[in-house]
Amino acid sequence: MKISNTKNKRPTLQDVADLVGVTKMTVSRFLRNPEQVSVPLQTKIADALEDLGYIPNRAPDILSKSKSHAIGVLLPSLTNQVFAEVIRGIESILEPAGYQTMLAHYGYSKEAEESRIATLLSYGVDGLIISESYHTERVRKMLSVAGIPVIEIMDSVSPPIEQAIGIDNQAAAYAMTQFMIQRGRQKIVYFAARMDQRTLFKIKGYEAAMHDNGLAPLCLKTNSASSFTLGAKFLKDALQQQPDTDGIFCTNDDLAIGALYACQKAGIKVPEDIGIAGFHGHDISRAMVPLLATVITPREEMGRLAAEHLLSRLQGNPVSQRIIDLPFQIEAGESI
Amino acid sequence: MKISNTKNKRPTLQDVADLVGVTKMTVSRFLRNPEQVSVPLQTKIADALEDLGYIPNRAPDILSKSKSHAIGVLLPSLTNQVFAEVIRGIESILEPAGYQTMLAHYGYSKEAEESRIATLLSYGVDGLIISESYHTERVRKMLSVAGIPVIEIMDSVSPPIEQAIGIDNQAAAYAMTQFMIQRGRQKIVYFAARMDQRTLFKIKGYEAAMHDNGLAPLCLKTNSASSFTLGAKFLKDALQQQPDTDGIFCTNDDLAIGALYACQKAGIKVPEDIGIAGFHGHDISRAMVPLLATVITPREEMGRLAAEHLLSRLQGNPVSQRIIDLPFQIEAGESI
DNA sequence: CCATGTTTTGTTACACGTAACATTATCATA
DNA sequence: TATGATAATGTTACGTGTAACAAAACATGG
Repeated sequence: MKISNTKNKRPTLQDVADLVGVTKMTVSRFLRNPEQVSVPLQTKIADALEDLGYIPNRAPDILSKSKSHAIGVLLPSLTNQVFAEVIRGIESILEPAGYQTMLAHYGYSKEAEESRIATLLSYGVDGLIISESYHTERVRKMLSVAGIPVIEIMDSVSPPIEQAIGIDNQAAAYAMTQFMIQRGRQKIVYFAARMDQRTLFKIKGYEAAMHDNGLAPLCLKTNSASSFTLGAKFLKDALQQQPDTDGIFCTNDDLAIGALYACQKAGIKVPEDIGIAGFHGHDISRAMVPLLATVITPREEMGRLAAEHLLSRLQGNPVSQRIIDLPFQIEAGESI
Repeated sequence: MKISNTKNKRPTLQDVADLVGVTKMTVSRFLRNPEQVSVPLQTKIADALEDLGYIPNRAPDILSKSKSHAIGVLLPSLTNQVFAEVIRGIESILEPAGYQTMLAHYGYSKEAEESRIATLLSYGVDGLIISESYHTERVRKMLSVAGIPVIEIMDSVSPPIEQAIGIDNQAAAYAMTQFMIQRGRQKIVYFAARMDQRTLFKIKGYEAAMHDNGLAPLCLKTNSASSFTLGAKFLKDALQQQPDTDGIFCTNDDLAIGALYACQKAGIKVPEDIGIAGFHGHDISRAMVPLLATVITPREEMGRLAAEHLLSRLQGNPVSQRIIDLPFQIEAGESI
């Protein structure tokens, strides 16, 4: 029997056991199922645990059972409101199920994505929820070798590694563009930032709708992050390149709101002079004046579903549906 | 020597070693310092690693060296914009330093905080960044027993467990209230949601400023989360309880913006009829029309500093400064 | 070609909790 | 009281990477 540690390392089961005068196995039993231990020991062990402030250590479990009870969640960004809501959805399911989420983000960089996935796997996550539909060969290999369930979210079109839950961004953008055209808009400009896969899909949908109606698309693009300020800047650019612009469709609400404010400052009336539409339908778009036209996406539900399907897979169930395509909704608001 | 695993478990160092025909120790050496291994083996091992798609496993390290290279970050909420920016600050430092952040949140519940901290510690995090200044006895005990550096953020007033980095919320609220009064506001109402420690400090500051100017404070409170909609609801309540309200100071920008929109809808002119101020100075408050009066807080810097000080502590340096009080800034905007 | 030093590779043990098996204590019943 | 059954506790081994030590392979100089 070892003497209780003198170094001020955090206490182990052995330390607790030494204090009580039993083996660590007995303490371990108490922790998993107190009934398995004699009544007098139960109190003694409970006291010792309390005394020493014992905190369990997951490392041996991860080591021997390859079960960490942690789920890796990898998203392009954490500051984007969209992902914050997805996370909320994920956690609302995982947390009550006793899983810890390990959150990581990669700032839309493919190399960073590789390294983040490697890190998450090195911590032995039991499953992974990742974003985007395009992944490098290396990432695909790592995921296949890891042998854990993987769910891709945000996009419902590209063939998933195993299972995808998302929306059809292209169809959503097509629908909104079509809607604007029906409302009489002709010179609609698309504002795009952060040129990821989803944005490209949206641009495709926008261009298809314009084309189908015999209209000329004009798309302002940048690789930098979207912001209110960027929306304002884009508005200026749009009016310069196409002075008779009568509609603006933005890849997200932030750009749309920024453009809308810029219009207000410039004395351009919305929706009389220019109609503006956003994408996602965040809280603010549902509260502002005028109410923002937007595509409402089920962000929180997407997270919830992803977590639910992941848990189901962890319980041994097979992939029930490779692609889950969630509905979006066109919200007319007052800005169109 | 073991025969390579037939089960499709993820490959271990042993699998790689078997493939090359050396011991795992040699492979381990190659991973840590390739020079330590003979040149012909270097390529062979590299190939084998690539072939098998080897992903390192941190569990043994956590077990034997108690070093996870992971930092726990525990915040009350993830969806709140404030914390998103704090996280960005934290990650901007930790990620390049090779640390993985383990993010958790507790929805402002003290019991949840306890359990999240226990979880984070059970994963062997090397350090902890937590929010709020009040913690249960249990939490304090766990942290002391864990023996890892802990940094508290958001608040710079309460005596920290070890080290705190934040702002003086009470002073900030006092300053903004004083500023509104100087601008001629007399019947200022405070909107408070999510009654956490920081909100209580802000209310104190507001009430002190009102009192020092011989004015009667009126504070609308709720425990639920803040939102634009709540700001609108509070505006209605305020006008009902005090019809001649001429100023509104909100515990955050969301409430303020919600109130501002509600004014616009109700035909109340801002700032002519009512002055409105928020707290934090998020992007949108700096872009909207009218520009929102707000207290600008150094959210991202707070995160950066917390991470930097934590890293310094991990390198063995002592606490340099128990409390780091960051400056805030009164932004007049156009809504006051 | 030997002795010595250096480089390269191998061996052993360890961190901690628990499954699986082994042993001891306790109890009821013949 | 002896016996078998059951309850309570103990022992051993394991998972994976690496530090510490040991051994082997190789190089250098006399």
